[in-house]
Amino acid sequence: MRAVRAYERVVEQVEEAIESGTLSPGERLPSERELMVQFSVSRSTVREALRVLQARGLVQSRPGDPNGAEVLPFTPAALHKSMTTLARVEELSLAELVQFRMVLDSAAILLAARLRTAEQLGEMERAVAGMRASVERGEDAFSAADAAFHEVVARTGGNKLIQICTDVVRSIVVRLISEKIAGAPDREQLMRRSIGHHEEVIAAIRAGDGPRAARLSREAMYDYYADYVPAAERGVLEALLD
Amino acid sequence: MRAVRAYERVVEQVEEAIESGTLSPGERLPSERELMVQFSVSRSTVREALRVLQARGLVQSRPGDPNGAEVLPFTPAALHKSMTTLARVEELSLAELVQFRMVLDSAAILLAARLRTAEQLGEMERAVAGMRASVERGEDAFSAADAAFHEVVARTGGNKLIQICTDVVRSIVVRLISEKIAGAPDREQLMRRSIGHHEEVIAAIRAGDGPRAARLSREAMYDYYADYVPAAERGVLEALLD
DNA sequence: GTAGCCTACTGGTCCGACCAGTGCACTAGC
DNA sequence: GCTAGTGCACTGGTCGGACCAGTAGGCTAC
Repeated sequence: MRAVRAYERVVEQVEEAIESGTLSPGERLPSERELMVQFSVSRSTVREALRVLQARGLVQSRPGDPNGAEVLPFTPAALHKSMTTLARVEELSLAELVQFRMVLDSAAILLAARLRTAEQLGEMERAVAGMRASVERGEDAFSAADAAFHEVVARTGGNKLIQICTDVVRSIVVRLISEKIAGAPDREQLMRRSIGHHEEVIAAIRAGDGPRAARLSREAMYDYYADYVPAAERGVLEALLD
Repeated sequence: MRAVRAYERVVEQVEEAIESGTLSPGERLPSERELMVQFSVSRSTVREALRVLQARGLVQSRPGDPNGAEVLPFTPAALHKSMTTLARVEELSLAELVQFRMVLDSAAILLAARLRTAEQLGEMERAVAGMRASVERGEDAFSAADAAFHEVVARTGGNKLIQICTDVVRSIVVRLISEKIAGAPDREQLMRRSIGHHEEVIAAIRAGDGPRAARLSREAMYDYYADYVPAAERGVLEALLD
């Protein structure tokens, strides 16, 4: 047996209301002072519950707002937070993160090659064009354009879980190597080579050759990040290239 | 600009101390009354901060404990929670979850086939033996034995992120279809066929044929879950079988 | 009709209090 | 002497009240 805390009851009930759709994103929770009478608890307890819900990314409150806390649409923010924590305390290596991306991203591309519409193919081509246009606008712009491309592909692949996970890990990787990248030589050359790889991937997608597109994408990612991965750990990445 | 809340300052500082290793798992935080003087905030604020840290799975507190909150070793509990939420509010289909597992699990197996030691191969064989022994002990026992097998494989694959994500999604899938499974006919036959597939995978791993082991594992998972996936969504799973 | 103020709320923070637990030192009994 | 029991000093959980800065919307004065 375990004693159930008062604030946990509040968390569970509000959470259930949100996840079951009784409360939809954009709607407002009652004010803290109203919640305390609804649940017959003190405001401290209500506030602790709201803090938990906020930490889980379900609601957000703003001081002075005449309405209560706002129910948020799902964001992978909480997922991002826990994966970032995982990366720090479990000391995930860059190799592991890149490997994870190689696996999931190539899977998304494999699926995208099957499911893509002509419209989506156009989106991908525009995304790569955006990458080319961003080469001279610095690292951040290029990184954003690259993210946009992978977002289109992942969305086309049709698996939201893959889409979200790849995006979360991508941003972690970007943050992890951003300082290394800043001072690296030949960045522009690396960007252009990366764009070339992306175009090859698109060509394979256009041709409907999913396995080829997936393999090319793994090679592209390996090529782009290998320099930042300690040589001793590159082996596990190369295992995915055959 | 945005006003930084007092409790956020506390959260960030404690979090930093934990993630940087200044505070190690098993160690204790100062008591709430001591934290309030250290950070010059009220106890309410300290408690809200602790609630956030607890929601992130970093600390745990117990009433009456003469010490402060305990710093926890990392658990994927927070990750699990956010993925479960994702599965509910974004209405992830069973097909997407199974597809995710097919991708990551087969990747782990591909890696395991390269990296496994003789000892680890033995572990896998014992795990499958455990599965066979559990067939007559009910669904939960079989599911646990299956989880143990995949845990060994994922650990052998060497990518902690893949390991954790597959385990989290596996448990979500299990919970999602547990009620469907309970009344399903031919369960024992399905279990035995699954065990057969697992043995084929192990044989391929023993032979060092990673790609074959990976493909077999995808087939095995498809075979095991296809009946519970609506026919209209099976197509995207079959895309991974070639 | 509009610009500006006023008010009634909101959430953020603080304070003080009480309760039920827990661990430990101390004590009473053997 | 040692042990069993008791009390105390802490812990976290909860409550109630208070004040502040901010916001929105209605009201008033122009």
